[in-house]
Amino acid sequence: MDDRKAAVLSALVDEHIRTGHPVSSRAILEATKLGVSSATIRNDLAVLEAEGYVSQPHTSAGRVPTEKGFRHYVDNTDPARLRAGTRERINAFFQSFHHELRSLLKQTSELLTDITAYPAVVIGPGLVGEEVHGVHLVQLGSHVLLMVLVTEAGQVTQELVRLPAAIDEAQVARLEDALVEALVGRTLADAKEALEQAPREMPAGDAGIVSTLADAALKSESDTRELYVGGASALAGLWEDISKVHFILELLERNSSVMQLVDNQQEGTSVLIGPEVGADELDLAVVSTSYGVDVRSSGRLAVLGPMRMNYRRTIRVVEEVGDGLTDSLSS
Amino acid sequence: MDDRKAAVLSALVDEHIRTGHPVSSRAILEATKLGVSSATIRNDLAVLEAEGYVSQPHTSAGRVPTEKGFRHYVDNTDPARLRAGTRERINAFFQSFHHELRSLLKQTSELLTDITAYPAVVIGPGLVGEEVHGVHLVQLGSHVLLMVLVTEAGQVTQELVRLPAAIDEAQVARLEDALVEALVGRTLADAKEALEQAPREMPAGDAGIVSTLADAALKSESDTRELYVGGASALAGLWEDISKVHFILELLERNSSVMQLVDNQQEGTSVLIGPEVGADELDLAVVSTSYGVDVRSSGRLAVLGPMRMNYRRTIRVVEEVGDGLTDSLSS
DNA sequence: TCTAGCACTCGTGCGGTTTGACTGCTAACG
DNA sequence: CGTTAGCAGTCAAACCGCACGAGTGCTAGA
Repeated sequence: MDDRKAAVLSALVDEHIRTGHPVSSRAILEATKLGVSSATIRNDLAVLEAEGYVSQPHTSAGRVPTEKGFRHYVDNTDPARLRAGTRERINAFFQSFHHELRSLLKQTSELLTDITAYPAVVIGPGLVGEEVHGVHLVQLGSHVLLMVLVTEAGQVTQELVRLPAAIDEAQVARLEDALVEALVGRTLADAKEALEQAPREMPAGDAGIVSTLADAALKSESDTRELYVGGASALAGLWEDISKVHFILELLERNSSVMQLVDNQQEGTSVLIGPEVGADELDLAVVSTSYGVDVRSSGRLAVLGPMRMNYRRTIRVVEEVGDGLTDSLSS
Repeated sequence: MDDRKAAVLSALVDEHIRTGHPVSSRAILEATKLGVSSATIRNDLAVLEAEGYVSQPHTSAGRVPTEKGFRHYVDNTDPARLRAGTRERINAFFQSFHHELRSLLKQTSELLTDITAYPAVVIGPGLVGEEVHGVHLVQLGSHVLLMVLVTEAGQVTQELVRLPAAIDEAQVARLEDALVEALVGRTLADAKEALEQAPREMPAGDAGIVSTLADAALKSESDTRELYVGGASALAGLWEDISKVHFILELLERNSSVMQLVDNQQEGTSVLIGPEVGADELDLAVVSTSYGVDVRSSGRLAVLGPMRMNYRRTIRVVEEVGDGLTDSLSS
């Protein structure tokens, strides 16, 4: 693609993002400093249209970028620089002390949505790869135990476990010792095996219970992959069409869909546009990036908006926040 | 108000709830078995209008209930009986075992929204009144402690606490003993005093830390008053006007507003209609009820919808679910 | 007190017209 | 050969006026 056409396309996308309307050749003329007339731009546009980068909603309208046009734009443009105040704000947020992972993630999603004005999603880091730091068993009733797991990084999960038979204090203590023995210092993934070995050396009555507890421990993994959604209300300002708003709200409520959308991306930042997000014809784009110290315990954060979202700024914000979160978790 | 007028009003509200449109005298004629003509009904309507129960959007339209009309309706009509399948579903939900308070409440909000087709909110029960069952301190770094509180009812909260000075294992053990001594068997409310006494009898270094921990313990109270919102997507189906949807979504995101709205109601079931919910002119109604064993640890659950929501059914569902949740928590 | 009938009101939907924002094309130009 | 000025053509959106009909209020009579 020759230089001028690239400039025309870029200006067209910028303009379309700004106004939301089809962009006329004259608008491009005024937005760029190309020393050519609108007729020349029209010729270029005709070519760009033939190549599939732009399209016309109807004969006497301006041009609108196609998905391919947006793609070219995001692949060939640099993320914006943030205003000092915005950077400041992100840093301040991560420098302040957070009392709990859960609320840190929730607040991060709110920060993202605040700064970008788009709805934001944060996926919890999970804890398969985390080393277990402590295990506690608390007896709540004759048949009910509470198991609390604390990981090296300070994440805490709890599981209620209902037992088939009554249990006494001594047995609880014994079980706790067995769990500590099997889990502490190991990752949850390794622990699974360790727990399968353990029962051999203990009274028959305990064996069944330990395996129940093991299952519960693994189940708790999935709990920390929770989803934190911020700024759903922003949706209503972004799409006029109420049925679109409805659809996307539903999407956000189904954890599984979002997981699939955001979680299956490669490490680092990715931008999905239109059809790429799965649901066809949905005027939706997703900017996401990964955070976390290493692959073992990392999650993703994402922002979603209409195809005409402000990519340059959004990408930068998402990356900046992702870095902040990573630092905050590894300190 | 005479019998026939009451019947006319009731039929009008039913019909309006069903269709969403202004209701004509003829529609009322057909919906009721009153042996009178539409002209008579028109006369009654004129009176009801003068008394402020109904109003006309414009001269040649039918009547629409006013807020006062709805009020009279909900105050004078019995909640619907639920279909056996629906009752079944609620019971089944609460009979199945739930692993964690948090997810129980989240799922309850989803159950409510599923059955009513309106967005639902559940406010966590708090734990001021709960007796503390166990306290655990876990050292995560030289300056960071994790405190885990377990209540009698099996609720678990955790708080990260950053200390001004480094701390060693022996000290952690000592502190844990002090906390166990001060808290176990007491309610959090009582514990506050106990913790203020405690420092006197311990090394100077520990005293400051204990008071830091005490603050953290009380802070965790507010965490369990968390909000669980289900079915926000249903909003988009209920109001045509996108700006209304926007407004209500924002309302749901601000915990404080909803708390204020729902939490300050008297014990038992309450219905707020239109202006009563605070934000004027907002075509909004809220049906809420309290759940929980006693005042000590009780929360509320609520459903919100347009003023023309199906009150009879919704009230019954909300109460039924509230009872289920109460049972589930007290077992 | 109720009812039948009729005149009146007013929102809604529909066809036709105008407007103006764009484009594509053509012919001329460097 | 790329660029440009000018002009004809197209089409959505806004506007207008009109007819329709749903629904009321009122009046006169049972």
